[in-house]
Amino acid sequence: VTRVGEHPPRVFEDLDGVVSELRRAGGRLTTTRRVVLEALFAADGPTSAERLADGLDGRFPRLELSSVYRTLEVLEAMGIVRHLHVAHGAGRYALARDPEFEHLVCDRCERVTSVPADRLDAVRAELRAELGFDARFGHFPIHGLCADCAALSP
Amino acid sequence: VTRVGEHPPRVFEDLDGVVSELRRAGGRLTTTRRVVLEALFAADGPTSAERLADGLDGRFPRLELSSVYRTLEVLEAMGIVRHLHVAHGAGRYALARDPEFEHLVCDRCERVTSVPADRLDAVRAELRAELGFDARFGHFPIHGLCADCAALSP
DNA sequence: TTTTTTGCAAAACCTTTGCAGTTGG
DNA sequence: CCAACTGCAAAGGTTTTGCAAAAAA
Repeated sequence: VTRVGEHPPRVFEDLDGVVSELRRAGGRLTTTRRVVLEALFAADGPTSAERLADGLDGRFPRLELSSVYRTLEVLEAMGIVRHLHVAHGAGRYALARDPEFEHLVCDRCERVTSVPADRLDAVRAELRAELGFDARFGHFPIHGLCADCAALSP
Repeated sequence: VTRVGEHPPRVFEDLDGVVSELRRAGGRLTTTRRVVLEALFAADGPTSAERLADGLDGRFPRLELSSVYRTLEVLEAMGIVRHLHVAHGAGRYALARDPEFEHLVCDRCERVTSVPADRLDAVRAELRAELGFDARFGHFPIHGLCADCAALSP
């Protein structure tokens, strides 16, 4: 079981940085791994394994889904990738970046908004003060109505 | 697709209230439905369909899992039941109660803490002020470290 | 009786795993 | 070369669905 927070994310600016870390850990750079990483760098937000296997809708070569999952597992164990849950369906994978980003998921329009983690500091402080709870929004992000949908709806 | 917030929860004090609402909507009170409801009233927190089908570990008669899921679907559509996601595994079902409760999930000890919804009002206000986001914690609850685990760990 | 609901089996969906064969270093 | 990795097929866990039989009203 992968426990949240067990793999402190590191910072990798580009593919080269990731590749050297992969090699340092005794891993090999295969086609699957290279394409998964390129797709993650090219993606516009957290992305499902299936969409990665489809090469981000054809922009990259198609990959075997089970190999994508294995690649993501390896990269997640190295702190290069993380995944989060934006709805009932498949998990979404993203690079662990610096500054860290957290996500807000709109339950109405399904948009996923990224915000630098420190913009939620006051929210975390409030939870800590009110309930002693140390909230982590990285893995199960905050859901609700985005600013646009909140403006429209009660 | 069941969209969050689509089924505004109502208040049902006891089994009788639920049963009359069920009848009012043209539904029938079957053994499966009665036992699911009794188990939900007896449960100590959000409970998986499988645990309900096991009669809360034997305290109630065993039920057919698919019928439990169908029952929960019906009750959720009526606003009597809701479900939330406390981890990677199965969803957890609970009665929609008054006052409404929200949940805090500890990623370390896995404890699920209920709090009256208004204790998170300041948190919602902070999110609204900082990001214009109208957070709903009912379906994807807040995860992190509970007060006890936060005290132990960095 | 009539319509709803169940039980069972099967499928769907997402993810993991076993294993023989391929490949990177 | 040989340990690491992939492809494929199969299985695992959760939830949904089809359909004939059962039961509620």
